[in-house]
Amino acid sequence: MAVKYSRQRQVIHNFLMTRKDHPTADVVYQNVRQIYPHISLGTVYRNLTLLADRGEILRLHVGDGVDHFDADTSRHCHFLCSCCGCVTDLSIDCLEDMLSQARRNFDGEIEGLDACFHGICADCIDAAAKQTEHD
Amino acid sequence: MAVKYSRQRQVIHNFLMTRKDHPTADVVYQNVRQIYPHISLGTVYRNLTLLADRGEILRLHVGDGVDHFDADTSRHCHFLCSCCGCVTDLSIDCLEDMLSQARRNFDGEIEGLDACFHGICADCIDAAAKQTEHD
DNA sequence: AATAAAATAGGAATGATTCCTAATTTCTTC
DNA sequence: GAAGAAATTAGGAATCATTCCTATTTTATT
Repeated sequence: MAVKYSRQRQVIHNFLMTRKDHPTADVVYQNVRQIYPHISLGTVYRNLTLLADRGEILRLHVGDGVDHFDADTSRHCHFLCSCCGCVTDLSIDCLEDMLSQARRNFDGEIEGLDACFHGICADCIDAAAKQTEHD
Repeated sequence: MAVKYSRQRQVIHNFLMTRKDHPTADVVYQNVRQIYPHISLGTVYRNLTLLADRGEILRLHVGDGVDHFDADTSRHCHFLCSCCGCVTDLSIDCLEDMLSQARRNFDGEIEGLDACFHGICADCIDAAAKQTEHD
């Protein structure tokens, strides 16, 4: 099935490129709707899936039950805050080492790695410290 | 809320310990039902969640849209076959290095890492080779 | 044995995502 | 630049994993 241009897909991709917080499909929908009021949630999902299948964006599974999307397709890790739920980038030098080590240890073909750290983000730690001050 | 013993929870945990393939809640349910016919799917979910919250098992998010469960709580990685959907263990030496590197690079508290490789498992590669032979 | 707290079965509810269809848009060809 | 084929859309229905609800049953304590 050949891919044809669509204005909606363009707007979705453009929006995603402006964001570094790895929004969910629904967040993309709510934002794109400001520019393109008649767009439907189904269209957002279909295009995010299409872009991800073509490798133009990443679909992230960070373990919070909702898929997140990332316009940066370079190999990198993510971090999920178990307190506020934010998702951020996290760069690691030894990612390629990890892949080559996995390839040595594993009897099959390894294409990639989804790595998501979890813990508490700096903002939530600060907020907790401020809260304690007031007790 | 204090935890009280339940036969159902025991059976669920025991079953999970016999398996190395990281079954889903539904697979646990189908199997435990053979031993314990009146158990409900809700009970299976509730107990898997309770055991995971208490750190007695792991809830894995491998990115196939369904949660998997693992009785082995030691730090290790997983592999998801994009062909057959199987989930297997994959051991990596540099996992702890990766965590300490992440801690150095990141301004927050890192508790852990969910790392899931993806690609094609050995069985699927063999099956594809056999298929090609017959063409 | 009596009581309180926790757990269960079974089914309803939720919520993210995909699927469906008639109408519209894109793209190619004359 | 009109006609036709193929892809896309809006909008809503359907799906499916998971959680929630409630009356009843188990567990554990005194």
